[in-house]
Amino acid sequence: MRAVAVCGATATGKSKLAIRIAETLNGEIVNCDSMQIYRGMEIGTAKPSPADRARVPHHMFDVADIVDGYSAAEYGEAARRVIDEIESRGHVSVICGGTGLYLDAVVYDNKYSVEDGDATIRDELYAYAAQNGADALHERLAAVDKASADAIHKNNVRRVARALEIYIRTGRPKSEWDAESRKDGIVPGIAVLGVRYRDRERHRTAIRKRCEKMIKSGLVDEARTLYEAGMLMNGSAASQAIGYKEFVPYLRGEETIDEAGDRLYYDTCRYAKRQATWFYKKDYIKWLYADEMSEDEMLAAAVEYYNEVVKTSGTAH
RNA sequence: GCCUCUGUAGCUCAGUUGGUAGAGCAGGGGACUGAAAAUCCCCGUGUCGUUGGUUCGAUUCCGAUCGGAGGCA
Repeated sequence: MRAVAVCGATATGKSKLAIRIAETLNGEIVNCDSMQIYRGMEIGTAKPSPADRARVPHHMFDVADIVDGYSAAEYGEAARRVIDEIESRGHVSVICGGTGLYLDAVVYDNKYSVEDGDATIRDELYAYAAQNGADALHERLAAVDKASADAIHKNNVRRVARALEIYIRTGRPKSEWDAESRKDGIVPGIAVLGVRYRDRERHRTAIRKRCEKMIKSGLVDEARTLYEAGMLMNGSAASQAIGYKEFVPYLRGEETIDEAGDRLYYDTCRYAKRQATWFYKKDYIKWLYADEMSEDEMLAAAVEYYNEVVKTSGTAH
């Protein structure tokens, strides 16, 4: 594989950097954001503008319908296919986005990702938990996969059910699959860069600006459209996305626009923290600091790192 | 000017029939392999407005005082 990835928390300037990297390396952008995958969520997910898309080719945006949903495994497969195509053109993939799980789906060779998810099994497991309690479901997992049961908190029904589903589907515990998927490290030839702020307050300021900009750009109208289509309370991707659900009380007339805007800001800050926690411990990331480096410096560092990775991985042409 | 209510965690508020206090939100930390912008776990000392009094002991009762809200003039 020949690719560079730009990850990190929201509002760190990933997208801007990724486009410049693509321009200098003859690259094409591959989205790695779980919400920009969907059609119909534009402003709230900060999708690249038509002007940005005109600068370099963009892939993996608008590939799914909100009501259909999407998964990390589907993403991993589709993204790898796109990356292969880009490579066959002699171009470099510039993967960009803040969804850590999706990045892992590309960067690692996840062994059981090829298994189809089974909605029937999953529904049965949720029903079981609803009837007998989360503890009972957790005990079922412990009986077949002690390692996973120990690693997953019993209240996290979603995870417990998924681990059980894997065992039921494949006859092998998730913990074994996991170990196998990661034992070789990340695939060679991919330079993963992370953008972050050293100063938390400056990151917050950037988040605040991002929120204000979205609202000015018509986020509330977009939220209203989704709300009126019933998309914000049906459990769909849109009802999970930050940037829409925050406006539901406002759209119902129960809150002022300022209160909704504040919650958008708070939710975004907390999301950024979760992303940070995920990415910071990854050992495959080379970090760039948005508050200590200029855009030109970050670009230069990124290109240098990419060249280094290509050389040492033996994937140069 | 008089009367009533109110002053407790960054915010909104509980509470202690007198033994120095707790929720939600905000905030902090963490987990994460097919919903991931999701899901889940852990973290609460704050002159209980100030000042006197009663009491072994007051944030809790009483007085005064300062701030806020409302009512009557």
